[in-house]
Parts: sequence; C-alpha cells; structure tokens
Amino acid sequence: MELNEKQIKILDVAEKMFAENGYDGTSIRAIAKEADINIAMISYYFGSKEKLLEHLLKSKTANFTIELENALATSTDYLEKVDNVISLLVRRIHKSRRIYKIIHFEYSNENRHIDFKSYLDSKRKNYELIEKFIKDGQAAGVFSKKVNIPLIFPTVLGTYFNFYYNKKSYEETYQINPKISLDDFVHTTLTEHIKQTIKALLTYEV
Amino acid sequence: MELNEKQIKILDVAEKMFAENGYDGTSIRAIAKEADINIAMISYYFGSKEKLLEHLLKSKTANFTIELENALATSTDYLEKVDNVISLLVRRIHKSRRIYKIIHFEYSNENRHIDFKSYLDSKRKNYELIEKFIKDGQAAGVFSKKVNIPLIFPTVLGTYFNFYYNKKSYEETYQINPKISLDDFVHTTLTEHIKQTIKALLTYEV
DNA sequence: ATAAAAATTAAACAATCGTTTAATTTAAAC
DNA sequence: GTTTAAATTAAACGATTGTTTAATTTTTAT
Repeated sequence: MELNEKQIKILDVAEKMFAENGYDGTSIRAIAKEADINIAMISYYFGSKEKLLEHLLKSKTANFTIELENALATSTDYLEKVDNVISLLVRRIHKSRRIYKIIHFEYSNENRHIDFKSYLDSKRKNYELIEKFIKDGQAAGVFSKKVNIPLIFPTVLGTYFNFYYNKKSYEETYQINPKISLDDFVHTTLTEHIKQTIKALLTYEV
Repeated sequence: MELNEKQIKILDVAEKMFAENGYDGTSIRAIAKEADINIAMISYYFGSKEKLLEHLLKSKTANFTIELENALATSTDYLEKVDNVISLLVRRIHKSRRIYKIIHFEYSNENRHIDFKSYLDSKRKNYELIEKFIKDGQAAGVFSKKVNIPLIFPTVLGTYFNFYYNKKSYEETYQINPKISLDDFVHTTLTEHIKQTIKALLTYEV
C-alpha cells in the first residue's frame, strides 16, 4: 500500500499518541487535531480506528532480517558478533520503542481483534537467525551449552523495556536529562550493560 | 484504610480488568457488572475511577523489604544468596504481574495524575538492599566490579515481563498449556534462566 | 472548458463514558 | 419500637466516543 503525505502524518501522530496515552486513551478527534486534518479523513483513509492501528503495526514492524544477517557476518569472532547483534537490536528497538509499547499493551488484550501477524513473523525470523548463530557458537566451543536460547530475547529486549517503562525513575538515579541525553545513555551505558550480560551468560559454565 | 468485603471484591475485579483491557479500556460499568454491584457504589466507596486506581496501587504495592532481607540472610554463600533473591523476586512479580502491567502502562502516561509514591518507595528500598548486597560481594571478591548495579533490576524484571507480555507467542514455542503450567514454567525454567544470567553477569570478568 | 473522480468539510448519529441525584432499603443505635 | 445512619438502587446528567452522512471543494482526465 502506498501512502501519501497526509496518511503518513496520521500514522506518525497515531503512533506517538497511542504509545503515550494508549489506544483507548487516544480519540480519533485528538489524532485528527494533532495531525491537523478533519476527523472524517481517518475513516476515509483507513476505514476505522482498529484498522488504523493495524496499518500502523504493518507499516512499522518491517522486517530487518538483512541488517541482522549483516551484523552476524561482520566478524569471525563470536563474542564480537554478540556485541554487533546487541548494538543493532538495541538501536532498532529504541527507534521502534513506541510501536513495541503499543504491541506489549494490545497484544494481550482480549477485547481487541487486531492482526499481529507481521509482528510475529518478524519476531520468528529474527529468532531463527539468532538460534542458528548460538548453536554454531556452541558447536565451536565458544558458547555454553546450558543456555536457554529462546529466553535470551526476553533478557535483551526486557532489559531495555523495563528501563524504558521506568524511565522517569531512572532519570533521577542517573541524572539523565530526558531531552538531550536519553539516546546517548541507551546507546552507551545501557547497550554496554546488555552486551556484558549476554556475553557473560553465553560463556558461563556452571 | 480498612476494606470491607465488597470493596475488596471491587479492587480485585478492577485489578484484573485494568491489567487485561487497560485503564481506559475498562469502564466502571464493566467493573460493577463483574463485581456484581451497583455502578454508584464505586463512586460511593472510592470517589472516582482515578481514585479507585490509586487505592489499587496503594493496597497492592505493599513493601516486601523484610522478605528480601530474609532471602539475603539465608546463606553465607553469595551465589546462593543470588539464587534466593531471584527466586523471591520472580515469585513476587509473578504474583503482582497485573499491578505491574498497569503501572508500566500508566506510569508513563502524561494525561494521568495518579500518585505512584508507594510504588516508587518500595522500588527504592528494594534497590538499596540489593545495592548493598552486591557491593559487599564485590568487596569479598566474589562479584565483578565492572557490573552496572542499577541496571540489574531491569534485567531481572525485564526478562520476566518481556516473557509475560509476549506470553501468547512463547506458549507456542514452549507448548505451554496456559491454564495448568504457566506458573510452573515461570518458577522453574524462567527462574533458572534469570538466576543463570545474573550469576554469570556478577562473576563475569572482561 | 467540461465532466468525472477524489478529497475535504461540518454536522449529525447513536452509543457509551464517569459521575451525580434523589429515593428506597437495610443496619445500627438508643 | 423508633430514630438515625449507612448502604443500595434506578434513573438521569452532560460530555465524549467512533462512525456516517450529505454537501462542497479541489484535482484529474478528456
């Protein structure tokens, strides 16, 4: 589906507002006002509020398998590859943090009949690449064989999102100036912590 | 504040519904119907919907500092203490997962003027205990000194919640029967993975 | 320049929202 | 047993919700 300027504007505004105030907490009137368009245009373009959310998910959970394959190919050293993959993952989820927040909240909502296929497909493909990488590393004797591979993703993404969801309280602890240096903190300190955690886990022998 | 039977019922129903469908996605009419009471009783008892949420947060984020102190005192071995603390933490957040979900969603919502003091107080006290424990372990030469202490909590809690928020998709991967064995999975496999991760991180020398 | 199609608008729709009212029933106190 | 207070109810309040309508403007094609 090709999107014109106004449709992109609507999707951008909707992403921001859904993430900040929730799907149910955001009225299409509020979206229309913020996007500076008439209320009826949203139904005209997307059909309904639910379909707007579906369009949003589809357009923003594009697969980044190729990026991941590149990150895995950059080096011959397994631990260096871990660093590269973590850097990529954190950068990617930080950029898409709003969409992920919406998904986290709505995916488990029984009242919603939204199609999460594109999200789940992307998730599965990424997992398969990582699983292969870790099994290779295990075969090469670099990684521990006792690690629970499917639970590595929750540790990587979860660390980021638990930080993000409690951002306000960490801003105190770390004296982060929210406007200027949140991005910096994520891409330096937080990324470094996650790299350290996963490398430790993958090389930990009980 | 002392609560009678009906008030407790209302809070229990509200907790479940707020967590499942969100605060804005849950009407007080739906809560009243589910709790089998008249709509007006919620205003009568709690004043308003927002105050109902505040009551809920206050009554369910009770401090468990003492439990944590006990877990830290059970053994003399530092790594065994880590195991005990993780077991306690996971058990605790799993039991309170609905309240945490509500907090994660509403804490970052600018439109809401809810008092999160009791949650933040509890968080801070727990952190101080853990910080002291880790610094002791570092001084004793058991734990690595390069670990980022404030980010350990996001790793522990985040791993749990990222699993929980994507439960549906992990149920496929792990063939978990959601009704019977989710609790078991959390308290065995997931807890073990987190223990392994944190012990690895705390003993990892770069 | 004219006709057809697409985009945009203000207004209205019924439904639902949180909250309040005023009346009635139940429980407690004396 | 009577009085007072507390609990419970159905109904109504105005505001807001997502969506649709029908009319108008703008753009595109011929």
